[in-house]
Amino acid sequence: MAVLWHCQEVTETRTVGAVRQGSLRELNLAVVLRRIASTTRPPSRAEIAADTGLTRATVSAVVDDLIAGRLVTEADPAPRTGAGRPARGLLLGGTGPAGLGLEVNVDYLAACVVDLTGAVRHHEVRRIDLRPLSPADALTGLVDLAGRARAAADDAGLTLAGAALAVPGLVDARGLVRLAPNLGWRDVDVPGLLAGHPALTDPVDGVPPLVVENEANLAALGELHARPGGPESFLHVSGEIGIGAGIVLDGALFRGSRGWSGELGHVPVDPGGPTCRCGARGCLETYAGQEAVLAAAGLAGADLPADTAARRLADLAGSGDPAALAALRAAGTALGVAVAGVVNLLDLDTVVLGGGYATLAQWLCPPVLAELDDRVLTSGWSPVTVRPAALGAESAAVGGAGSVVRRIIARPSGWLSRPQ
Amino acid sequence: MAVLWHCQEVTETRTVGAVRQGSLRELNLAVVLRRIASTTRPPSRAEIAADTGLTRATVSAVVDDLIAGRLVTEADPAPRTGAGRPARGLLLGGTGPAGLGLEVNVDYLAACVVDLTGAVRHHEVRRIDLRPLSPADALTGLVDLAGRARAAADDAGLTLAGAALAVPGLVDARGLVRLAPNLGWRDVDVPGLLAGHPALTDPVDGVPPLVVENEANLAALGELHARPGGPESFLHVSGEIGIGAGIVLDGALFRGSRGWSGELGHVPVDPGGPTCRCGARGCLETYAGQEAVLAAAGLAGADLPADTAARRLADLAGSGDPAALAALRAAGTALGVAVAGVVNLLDLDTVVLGGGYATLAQWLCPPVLAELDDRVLTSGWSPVTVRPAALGAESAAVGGAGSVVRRIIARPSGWLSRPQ
DNA sequence: GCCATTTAATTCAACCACTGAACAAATTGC
DNA sequence: GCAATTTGTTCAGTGGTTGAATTAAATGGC
Repeated sequence: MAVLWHCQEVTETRTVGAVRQGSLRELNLAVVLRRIASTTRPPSRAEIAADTGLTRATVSAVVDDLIAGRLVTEADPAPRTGAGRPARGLLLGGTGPAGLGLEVNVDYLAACVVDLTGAVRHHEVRRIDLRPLSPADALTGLVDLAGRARAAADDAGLTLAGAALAVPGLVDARGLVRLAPNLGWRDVDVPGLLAGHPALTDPVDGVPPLVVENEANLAALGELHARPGGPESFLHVSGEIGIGAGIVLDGALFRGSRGWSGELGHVPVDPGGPTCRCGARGCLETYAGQEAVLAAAGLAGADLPADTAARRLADLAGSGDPAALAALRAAGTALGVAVAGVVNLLDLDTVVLGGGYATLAQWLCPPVLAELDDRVLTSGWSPVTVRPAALGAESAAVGGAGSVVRRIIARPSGWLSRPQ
Repeated sequence: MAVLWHCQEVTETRTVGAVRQGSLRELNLAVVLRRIASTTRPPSRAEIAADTGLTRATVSAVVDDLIAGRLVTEADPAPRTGAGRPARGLLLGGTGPAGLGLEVNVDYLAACVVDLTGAVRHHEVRRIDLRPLSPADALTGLVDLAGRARAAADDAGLTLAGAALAVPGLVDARGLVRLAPNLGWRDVDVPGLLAGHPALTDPVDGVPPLVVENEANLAALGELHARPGGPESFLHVSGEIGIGAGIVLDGALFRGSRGWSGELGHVPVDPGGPTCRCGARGCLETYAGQEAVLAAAGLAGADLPADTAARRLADLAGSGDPAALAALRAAGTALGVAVAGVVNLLDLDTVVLGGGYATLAQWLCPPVLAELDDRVLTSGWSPVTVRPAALGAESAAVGGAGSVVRRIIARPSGWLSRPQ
C-alpha cells in the first residue's frame, strides 16, 4: 500500500569488477563468514540460511569450505535449546590466519598478533626513544619485535596472513612516509628498508604484504575492533604530540583520496590565533596539542612521552591544581570547536577521545560536550556522544592487526585460495 | 618479485546481501551498463568483454537484456575502423527510463527530466515566493510542474522511473522535512502531503517512489552530473541564504548517518565571532552568508532572492565598488578558513563553489585559495583546486533527476524486472 | 522405554548463468 | 576472388545454487 516510499538504498550492492562464475561462491563465502563474525552467539547453518536468504544446502557447502580453510570451527558443546536436533554452532577459527600489527612511534615500538576472533594473542611494547635513530635503525628494532611476534603466532598454531605498520605521519599509497614530523622522518621508503629483513618479507606460507598506514587511522580501527557491538561510524581523535583523527564510516576507515584524511590538528580554531609550526595561525594543535597544554599547565619544556605527559597532567588535575584544570578546560573547548565543525559536516553521532586524550577524558569531555551542544545544528534532535577510547597506546598496533583480519573476513577467498 | 607490496584494496568487492543464483546476471547487467555509461565513444560488445574480463558470449547475452529493456541501443552508423567485421557501438538508450527532478526553494519551484544519457529533456522554473504559502499549497504548485514534466517525458517516449525532490533543509530518512528555516517549514511530512496527488503517486507504469533530499546534496550531484570526466570526489559549497555543502566521495553522495551531513554554514570560523541565528557564535554563515555579505557591502535590508543578490553584488564588484570588494574578500577568507578545515580532514583536492557563490567565484576564489594554501597541510604536495559550479540554480533539480538515472545505471535489474 | 514430533543438516536431480571453442558474419587488403 | 581479421552468435560443458526428499539427533508424552 505504500505507494509513495522514501527509499535510501544507496550502495545496496556495489561491486566493481565483473562477476565471473566463481565469484558467486567467492561472494557467498564472504556473506556467510561475515554473518558468523557479526554475533557473539555462534549461529547454526540453518540460522545463517534464514538470515541471509541462501538455501541451507548452499550454506552447508559454503561452511564446509570455510571449515576446511580453518576460518571457522564448530562449537564443541551444543548450545542447548528446545526440541529438535540440536544446532551446531559455528564460530571463527582460533587457529587459522592472524594479523600482525606493528607500530613505530616517537618513544616506543610495538607488535601484536590478533586472531580471527579479534583476540590479542601476543603483544609486546618496547620503550625506546627513536628520535636519535635513523629510520633504518628504527626499523631494525621493529623487525626484531616482528620476528618474536611471528614465533609466538607459530607456537599458537596461527598463520600470519598480513601485516600493518602504524606510523605517526603522512603515508602515500606506496607505503612511502612522506612526513613524520615528530620522528623527524621525511620521504622514508619503509617497504624498501624492510625488504632486506626476511622476518617481514618471505617467511612461512607465502608472505604477507605489509600495509603502512597513519597511526591515527589505525588507532581508530582499534577502537572499532575493541567494541564489537559499538557504533560503526565515529570520529576517533588521537591526542599525542600532534593531533590526528581517524574517520570510521560504516565500519570502514575513510582515508581520503590520497590517504591523508584526518589532519584534525590543523583545522583552524581561531584564524587569528597563535602561529602553528605548520605555518598557519590558530590551528587546533596550538590550543590542544601536548606542548600547548603542558605549557598552559605550567609544565613547559618537559620533554615527555605522550602517555607520561598525559598521566602527569591527570595527576595534577586530579589533585585540583588550578593551572592544570584551566589548561584542560581551554584545550577541551578548542577541541570542541574543531570537532563541532566535523560533526556538522559529517553528521556523526559519536566522538572517541584516544591517545593521551583518553587519560584526560574526564576533564576534556565536559567542555567538548558544551561546545558541541552549542554548535552542532542537529544536537537538539540527537545528541552527540563523547567518550574515551577503549584501548590505550596499543590501539594502533591492535587496530592494524585487526584490519588484516577484517580484510580476510571481508574477502575470505583470498585466504582460501592461497598457495599451501 | 615484489615480495613486499603495499596494497590498499579497500572495498574491492562489497556486497551486502546474499548472492543468489540470479544475482550473477543482476550484477553483470550493472557491470556492463556501467561500462557503456562510462565513455563517450560507444563501445562494442567485444571491447566490453575485453575490459571487464567477461566472455564475449556473456556480454552478448547481457546486452540483449539491456536492449530489450530499452536501457541500451545500438549505434546506427558503424564507427569505422581497420580490418575485420565492423563493431556495433552500444550507447545508453534515449527512450527508456528517465529521472524526474524537483525542487522547492525560497523563491522558485523547478522540475526537470533527465534521460539515461544525462541529457536534460525538459526543464521548467517557476518564480514564486513560497514563504507566505503553506507547505501544502507550495507542494500543490510543485505537483503542477511535475505533471507537465511527466507529460513532456511521455511525449518524448520516456518513462519516469523515479523522482527526487530537493528541499533547502534537513530531511530525515522517511522524507520528513525536520527544519527548513528559510522556507519556515518544520516537521513537514512531504510524502504524506503529496500522497493525494496522483501525478506523483500512481501514474503510468507502476509509480516511482519519491526521494526527498537536502538541496545542497542534490546540487553537488548535479555538478558531478554536469562534468562527466571530472573528479569523483569533491566538496560542493552552495552559497544561498544559508550555506550548505554536499560531499561527493567516489561518485557517491556522502549523507552521514542520518542524512544531515554538509552543514558547512555552522562550522565555527571564529569561536568568539558574532552570534549566529543557530545560537552559536562565529559560524561561517555569520561571515559568508548572504545577509552578512550584503550588509558588509552596504546593501543591508535588501530582501532579495539568492541569485539576484549575487548578481547585484557581482555588478557592484565588477564596477570596482570598494565596499563590495572588501565584503567579498572577507567572505572568501572566512569561507577559506572553513573549507581548509574540511580539506585537512577529508583530504579532498577539489572544491566547487555553487549557488550564489558561482556567480561570485571570480572574487571569492583568490581569498579562498590563499587560506587553503596557508592552512592545508598537504597543499605543498598537491594543491587544491577551487572552481565555480558548472550549473546554476537548476543544479539541484538536475542533480536529483540525475541521481535517479544513476541509480538505474548502478542497478539496472530493478528497472528490467519492473511490472510492465 | 517407545514413538510421534521437531528441528538440523545432508544428499541429489534440476536448473541457471557463465565458459570456451567452434562457427558465422562482415569488412580490408592483395 | 581469396586470405586475413575482427565481431558477434551458437552450443555443449560446467560450477554453484535451488528445492525437495532424506537422514540425523534431540524432546516430550504416554
